Amino acid sequence: MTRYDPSVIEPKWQAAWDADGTFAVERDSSRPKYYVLEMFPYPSGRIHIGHIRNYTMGDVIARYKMATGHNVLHPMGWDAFGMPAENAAMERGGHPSDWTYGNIADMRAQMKPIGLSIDWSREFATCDPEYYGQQQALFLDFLEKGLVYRKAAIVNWDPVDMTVLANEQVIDGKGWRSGAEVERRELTQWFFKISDFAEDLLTSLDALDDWPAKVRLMQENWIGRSRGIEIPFQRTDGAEPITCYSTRPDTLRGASFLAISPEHPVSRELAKDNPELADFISETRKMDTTEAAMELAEKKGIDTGLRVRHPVWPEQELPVWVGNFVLMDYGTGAVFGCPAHDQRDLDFARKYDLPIVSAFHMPGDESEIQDTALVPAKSETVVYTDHFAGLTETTGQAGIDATIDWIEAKNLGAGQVRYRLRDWGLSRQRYWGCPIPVVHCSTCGIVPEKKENLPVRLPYDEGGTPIDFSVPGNPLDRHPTWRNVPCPKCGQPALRETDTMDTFVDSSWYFARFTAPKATTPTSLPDVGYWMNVDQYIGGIEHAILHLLYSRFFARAMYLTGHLPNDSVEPFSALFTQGMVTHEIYLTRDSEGRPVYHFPEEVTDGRLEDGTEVEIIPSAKMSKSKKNVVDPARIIAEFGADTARWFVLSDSPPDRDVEWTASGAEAAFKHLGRVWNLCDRIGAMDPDGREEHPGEDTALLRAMHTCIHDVTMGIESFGFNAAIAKLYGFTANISKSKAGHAAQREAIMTLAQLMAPMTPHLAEDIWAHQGGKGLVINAPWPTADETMMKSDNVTLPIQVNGKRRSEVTVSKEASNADIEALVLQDDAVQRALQGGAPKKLIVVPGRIVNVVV
RNA sequence: GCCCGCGUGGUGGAAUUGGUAGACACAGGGGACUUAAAAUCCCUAGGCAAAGCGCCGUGCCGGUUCGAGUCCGGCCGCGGGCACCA
Repeated sequence: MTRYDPSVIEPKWQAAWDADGTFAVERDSSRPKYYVLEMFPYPSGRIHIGHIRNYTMGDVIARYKMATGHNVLHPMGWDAFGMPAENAAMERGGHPSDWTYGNIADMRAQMKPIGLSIDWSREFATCDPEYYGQQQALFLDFLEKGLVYRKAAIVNWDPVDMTVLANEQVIDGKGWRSGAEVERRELTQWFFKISDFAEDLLTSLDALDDWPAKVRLMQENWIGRSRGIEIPFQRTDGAEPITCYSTRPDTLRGASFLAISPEHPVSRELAKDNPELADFISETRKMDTTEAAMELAEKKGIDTGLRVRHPVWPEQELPVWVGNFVLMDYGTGAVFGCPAHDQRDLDFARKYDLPIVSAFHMPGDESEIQDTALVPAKSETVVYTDHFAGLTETTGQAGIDATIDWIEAKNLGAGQVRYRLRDWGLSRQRYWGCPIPVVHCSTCGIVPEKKENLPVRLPYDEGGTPIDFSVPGNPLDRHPTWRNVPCPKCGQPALRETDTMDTFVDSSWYFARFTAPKATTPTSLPDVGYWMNVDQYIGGIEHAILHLLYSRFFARAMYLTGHLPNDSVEPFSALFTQGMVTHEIYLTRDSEGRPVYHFPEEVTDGRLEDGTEVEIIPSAKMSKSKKNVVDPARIIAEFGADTARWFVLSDSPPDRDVEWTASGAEAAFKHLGRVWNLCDRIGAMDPDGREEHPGEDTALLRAMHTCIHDVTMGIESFGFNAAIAKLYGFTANISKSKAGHAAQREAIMTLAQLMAPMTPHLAEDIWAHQGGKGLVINAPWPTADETMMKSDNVTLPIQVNGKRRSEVTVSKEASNADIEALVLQDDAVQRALQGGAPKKLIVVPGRIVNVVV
């Protein structure tokens, strides 16, 4: 008898898969393809247990699909550009490139022992010039097709460090390093025209059946299609009218003021000779650029003194205010305020003493608006206060549509479909990103770099001395030679664009690049045509909107520029969003009461080594700063990869968070040891044993076919935790079975096959030990024989008035009448009936019986 | 603030998608083996009550239904996203 020792078997089988070339795939039209992809990692330096969970899920799918006869592509790469590398260079010196590639090497080394079914020959990092050069080629093609343009946009500006800040770098309105109050500043920046695709991106969501409904809903709301009205308000001074956009034109009767954005042209014009207004506008510029901050900020405004006429009742004059809550990016940058039917407008009206006019009221309730605006649900019927559009009583959307029709007929305005979705600003004023391949020439203007000059490489040094990242700002701006280049068109001295691309660009097409990572064009059509779409994409819910929407846009743009065949327009056919791995947080307090965090391995039974008791904070997302992290390398060294894999798949459903507990990992290890011992015991059985055990054999094989069925369903539906629970049960069945050697051997080999996607090394070892042919990974997936699964009798629970009182066992062929007769004889039922007849008797065949008394 | 989720024993969770709530596992309790411990194996286990009957129970309040963890309405709490974090 040997002992389960993963440190021996895991390297052995990894070498066997390598020797077999199992995971290196090529196009093969004779087999159905399957492309499984997990969102690629950012190379932070360490593999996180969450990565293991994510990649193990993908690996289960990949290995299962291999077993079911698919040609499976399962690649891995690195989302390698981004701020942390630049921050590291700022703090510790060195170069972002060295930091990044060093991290990639470390992480790859940590990933290999997990035994993932990855085709490592396709690996790349987005910071490889071979990758970002192709991305630059894509950009130029997009530019030529008019899918990219420049416009002014607002950024967070740190006036001390003289640099643009990411939202994350703005803390309470101050720059994270300088502490200076952040300002909003306008810069000319590059944009992708994603808004042109709003309708298509919206309607195509319907076809994404294998995406979680919640993600589709989030995208739908993000795109935010609305039908409203664009309506001009005439100024009393006779100047150009101010046009408002509103999705609630049915409230027009209640309009009592106009609010325009501080960035609205009218605001800017008036500010020129209105110092008070100018002050107000510059004050609003100090606000954070995030929408959340804007929404939470106090709503403030200032009266411009301008007056406009109500479009329907021109004798009514409305004041024009500048409001800090009006977004220039959405609609026209001007809205009419209707305090009676909008809470924000009501708060604003009360604050500045503006009139409150009802446009409608609820039937039978004409009371004045008090503290809460009357905002009826779209399904509710309201009674209009004025019959201006011939409306009296109607419900939400119908009233809106009727109003739009009426306004259009009177030529007062135009119905408009608008989207909340804004164009995607891709410019970043940072070094560690993909350079935007254009040149600014004083004669020719914006000139695309020639494709033969791609990639436009990031400079590593400045004439021999390494680039200095300790100086704030973008090093590309001050680079002596990189920036000054001849114009590709006229050859005169010109300046290279120093903005780099948003890292979301890198991750918006990497899935296509994996299909031909060495191609000399962004994609190779035969490869991308064969492998795309990604059949199963797996990643965090935090990417539900931006990354997934940008990728969907890119697929469309790449199709238009000839880089994807038509059928690849949706990048991800199926999506699964997995949860996080969490851990308790342990802390003690220093003399001033500040928290001091401790790593889990420093804590035993709630105490530190010196006996100090620790405070325990409930499980939260693992983070370095809270020290609630578990190093996967340690787990693998102690228990092996199969245990780590088995554990992260156990217990919690994959789309929910899972808490890492040391005891859970040990339990997983113990179970795998039991399976190992079971295999050993069956191997030692006498194959020629003569005892008779047909009943035992049948029972074991029934359990086996049920398990095949349940595990297959579990894997197909991402119910890995449930599949594992069934495997526990089946293991117990084998262990307790008195069946003969042949049946037991069949059972354990099937168990190995069913476990292979989760614990591939142990499965291979059992397979080999029991004399299985070749590798278990190449063995076809077992199929459940439905006739073997069923027993002859079925036990039905009996409910009385919906509460379980008894049960009855009947033949599976029993008719409802037979069952009813049996049920009425049941003691518990008779007690409940007290001699009477039931009011109703419901028999759900194969399920349940309910007696209503 | 807006959009989207989630909430079940001491703990992680299961429940064939409206049909026996608590599968499976962890921690706990009891036992076997052992000189002893570790390892392993077996039994037990929602709460109250208790000689078998019974009552309560899926965050809270209400509704639909023969039947609700599951569907509907309203709350509370937690998490994700909010366009320059990846």
